[in-house]
Amino acid sequence: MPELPEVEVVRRGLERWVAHRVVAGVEVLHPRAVRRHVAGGDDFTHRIEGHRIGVPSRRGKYLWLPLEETGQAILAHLGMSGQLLVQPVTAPAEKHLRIRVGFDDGLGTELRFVDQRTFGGLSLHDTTSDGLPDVIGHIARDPLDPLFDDDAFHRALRRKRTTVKRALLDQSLISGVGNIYADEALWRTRVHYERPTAGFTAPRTAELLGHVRDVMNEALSVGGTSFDSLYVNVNGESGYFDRSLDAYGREGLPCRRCGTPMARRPWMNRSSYFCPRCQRPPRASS
DNA sequence: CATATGTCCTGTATGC
DNA sequence: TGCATACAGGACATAT
Repeated sequence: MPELPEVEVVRRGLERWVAHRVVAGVEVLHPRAVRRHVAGGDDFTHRIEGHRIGVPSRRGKYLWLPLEETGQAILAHLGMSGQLLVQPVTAPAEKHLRIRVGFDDGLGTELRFVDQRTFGGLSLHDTTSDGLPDVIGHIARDPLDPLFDDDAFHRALRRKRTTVKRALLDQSLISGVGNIYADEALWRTRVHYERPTAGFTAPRTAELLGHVRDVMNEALSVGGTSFDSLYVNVNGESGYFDRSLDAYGREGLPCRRCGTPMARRPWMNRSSYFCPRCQRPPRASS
C-alpha cells in the first residue's frame, strides 16, 4: 500500500511525535518483523535502548530514525501492510502488533510497528557519511529529492531494454513510485504501461517526471491514498487521495479525459489500469 | 478462487 | 567455454 506520499506522511508524524525522545525499551513480538536485522531480535533491542532518536529521514519508500551518537539508524520499510503508530501506552495491543518501542519520558505514548503480512520490518544499520543507512545505497533518489538528476534518469531509460512501468517501479532508477502512482502518472502522460523506454524522447521523459511529481505532491497535500484502514498516518488516520485517482481502481468507469471505459490488465501479480483510447498500446501488445 | 499498494532472489538469455 | 550483466518471473504471508 504505502508509496512515497504515504511514507512521507508517516515520516512527518514521527518527526512530530517521536524525534528527540530517548528509547527506554524495545519489545520484538514477531521475529519476521526484524529479519533484516541479521544479528537477531535481542541484538536489535539491546543496541537501541538508551539512545536518543534524531530527525527521521526518508528516501523513496524507506524511512529511518537516526540514533544520536551511534552512527546508526533504525531503518523501516512498511512493505505492503506495515504501519508505524504512536499510541498511548495503555491502548490495547493491535492484532498484528509486531514491535513496541517505549520511551523514558512521561509523555505516555509509545511507537508501535503493526504489520498484517510482515513484508515490512525494522532493522538497525550503520549510516554512511551522507546519513544514509548502508543497506539502501542501491536505492535511487526519489523524484521529490532536490538532488534527483532528471537528465541521468532520461539517459538510464534510453539505455534500458524494458518497458516504462517496469522502469518506474525499479527502485534503483527512481524510488518511491509504486503501482498506484505509476498508473496515475502514465495516465496523465497518455502513455501505455508497456511502452518501451528505449524510444523515450527527452521531452517525453520530462513530461512523465513532471506528472510523477505532481501526482505525488497532490497526494501528499491530502494525507496520501488509502482504500481502507490499512494505510494510516501515525495517529491511525486515513488520507483522502483515493477520491482523486484517475486510473487506479477505475476499471469500467469512464476515462476522466475522453469518456472511454477504463481497462484493467493483470500485470506482474497485480493490475495495470489505463485508458485504451488515451494510452494506446505499442505494437504486438495487448 | 482471485486479488492485493513491495522487495528480493533466482534462473535464463545475451554478449564479450 | 567462462564470466558478467540485464531482465522477467516467482516467492514471501495473510487477509478479504
